[in-house]
Amino acid sequence: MKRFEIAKVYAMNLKELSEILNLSQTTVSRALNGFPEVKENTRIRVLEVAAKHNYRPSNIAKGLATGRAMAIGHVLPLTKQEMVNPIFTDFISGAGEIYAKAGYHMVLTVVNDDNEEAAYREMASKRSVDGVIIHGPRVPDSRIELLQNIGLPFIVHGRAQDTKSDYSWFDMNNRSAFKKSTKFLIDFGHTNIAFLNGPETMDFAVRRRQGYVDALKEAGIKFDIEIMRDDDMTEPYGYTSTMQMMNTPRPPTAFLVSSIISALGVRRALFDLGLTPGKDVSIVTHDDMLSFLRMGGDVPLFTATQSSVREAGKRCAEMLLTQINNPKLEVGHELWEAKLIIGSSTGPCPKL
Amino acid sequence: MKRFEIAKVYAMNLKELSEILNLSQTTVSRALNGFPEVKENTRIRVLEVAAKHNYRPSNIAKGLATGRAMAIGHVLPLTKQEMVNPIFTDFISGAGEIYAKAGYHMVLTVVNDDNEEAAYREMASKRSVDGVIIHGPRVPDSRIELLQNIGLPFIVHGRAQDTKSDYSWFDMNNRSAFKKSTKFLIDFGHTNIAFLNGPETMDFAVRRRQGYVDALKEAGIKFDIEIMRDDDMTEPYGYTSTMQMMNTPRPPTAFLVSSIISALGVRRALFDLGLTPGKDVSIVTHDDMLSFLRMGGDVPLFTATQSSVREAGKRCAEMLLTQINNPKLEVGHELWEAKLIIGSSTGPCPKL
DNA sequence: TCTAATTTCCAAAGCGCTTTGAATTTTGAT
DNA sequence: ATCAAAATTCAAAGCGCTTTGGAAATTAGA
Repeated sequence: MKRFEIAKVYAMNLKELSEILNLSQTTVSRALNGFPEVKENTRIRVLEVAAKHNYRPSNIAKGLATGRAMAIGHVLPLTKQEMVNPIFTDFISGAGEIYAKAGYHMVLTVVNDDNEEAAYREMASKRSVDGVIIHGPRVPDSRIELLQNIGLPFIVHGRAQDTKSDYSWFDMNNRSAFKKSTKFLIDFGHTNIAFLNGPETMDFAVRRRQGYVDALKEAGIKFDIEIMRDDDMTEPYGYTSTMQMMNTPRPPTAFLVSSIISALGVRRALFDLGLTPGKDVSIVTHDDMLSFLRMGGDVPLFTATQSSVREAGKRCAEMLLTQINNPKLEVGHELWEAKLIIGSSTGPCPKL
Repeated sequence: MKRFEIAKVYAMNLKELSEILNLSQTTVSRALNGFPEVKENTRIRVLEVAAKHNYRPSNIAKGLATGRAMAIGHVLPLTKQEMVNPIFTDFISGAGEIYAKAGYHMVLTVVNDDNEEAAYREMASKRSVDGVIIHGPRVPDSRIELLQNIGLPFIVHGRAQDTKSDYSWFDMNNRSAFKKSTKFLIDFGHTNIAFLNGPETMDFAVRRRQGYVDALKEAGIKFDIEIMRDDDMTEPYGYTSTMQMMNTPRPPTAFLVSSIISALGVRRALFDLGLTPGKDVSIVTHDDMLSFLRMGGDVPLFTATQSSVREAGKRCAEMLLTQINNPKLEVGHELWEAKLIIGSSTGPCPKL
């Protein structure tokens, strides 16, 4: 009973190849996979003929036989506005490089919040990936426990506070970065520092806020809810927030911003108000060093804490792969510090 | 001879499930897949027990048995600067939605130019995907012929001129969009219109240039190489190009820009020069409606030709899937027109 | 009540690989 | 030349599913 009829891509299989070679499938398979128990002559012959016929083993069959999918899953949650965080392109370009070298695929699932857990369950129970990378951890994040229960190897890009057990993660030190930035502004005499954070449902945003608050506290400045926001880090978010805050009796003299994209919005608003960043108002941002936004110049446009998300992608991929290939290994943790780079967007607080 | 020892994720399989149910694998499989030749009672029972044990068929085994990978491949070329085009996030968020509904995966391979062909060959010969989407076609693009030879279904997001045979594509009408924009500027009295194009190795950029040139020709304006650039569409590209061009004896009075990201750079440069966009200098850009850059406001920031790349992703995915499921179908073509939206970045050419 | 037509179910083959356990060939030392 | 050890090769089982070709059970028709 034939249900569908699909066009088949012709591709030689092992059996055919071994018939041509007049060898058993076993030997051919071993020759191809570099096992020692095959004579050097035959290996060469096999390799040649395989290349000549452009033979490549079916991934799927291989996966079934070995129990390894040779693929890593990424689940991409959409934000409320159906937005994918733009850092994602750079992250996967980094991770993808590592995967390619190791012979792994990357499989992507885009989900919106309500069915994210299902996506992980599916990846695991369908056995289509050997491990996953968790993006954008929240506080707390149920995905971690879920994957631990399922037993699927994973690494978190970021961390999730309030998680009971230990797990592998790679993170940038958000707290110290934002403390550093805030302190930098305070040292310049700013006391009225606006904070445009990312969505505080996200772990990274919570930590950034902690860093901000830490620095204020240490300087004896009490924080002001009125000049703190959190939302998806879009350009318009930076623009409108700035417009609103600047239009108050006591406007901030500095902005601490969670993303360079929003910082561009802040900058735009300041210009529209006739103000010069770095002179009238200071901006410090976090910079993920996105490839399409790398702000050049002798002096960078923004004073910023820098941390390459592309490198993060590479490192996460590496850590996950070693974990998969050495299951008895302990979980791994890695925390990178961001560098504070001084640009032209900051200056001393103007005297009132 | 055991070569590796990997932690296995426990997951129930068909055999176990059918033993629990006291039915044959055949029947269980059929019940699960909605085939008619199984009694309604038993189907319900199977479904219940399967759900209770959280059974889900192994994708890999299924793939091997059916010959379908239930996955679509995307090959992501990196640009020279190791940059991934940021429109990609929005594109896949659209495509991913369609795939998810149809039960497909998305598998991604990131490559740099030199080994891109190999990536396709591999996808095809390893049979890990049922079709692919070609991103960023060039002129001409060897990938098309390659995939035709291989026999792997594909659709091109964009088009490739000078390709001999017919193939499926989905494209935005770049030529007409940029002609429209240019004409719009000309109607405002601009004759000295700078053009910041994307890399002209890319098909879309060639078409955009054609549109630009078309409009100039029709208006009897001869084009000036000095104010035409093409490069990766980053923010700094917009900035530095503008700075250079404005610093000439006869600076342009308008800028036609290929991407809103670069347009932000143009805008920044104009501000740094003390010029107001829409008054002193006009800007028209193409807007892919990226989610993180959606420029709101009553009057949009930029006058722009708009075309949602997220919708493009959806449509491409749909077209490819129908093609895969109806192999005898003709190739499909779809060309969308971009809408010109008037924003605040354009105005009449100032009198000299 | 008995046979024919339908439904419902099943055993077994097969998808393209890897891997086990064994057979065969070659080598090296007597 | 002879035989054990080492080096090669092979046949067959198995990975978890789908699907074919039949068999068994149920229902319908007379």
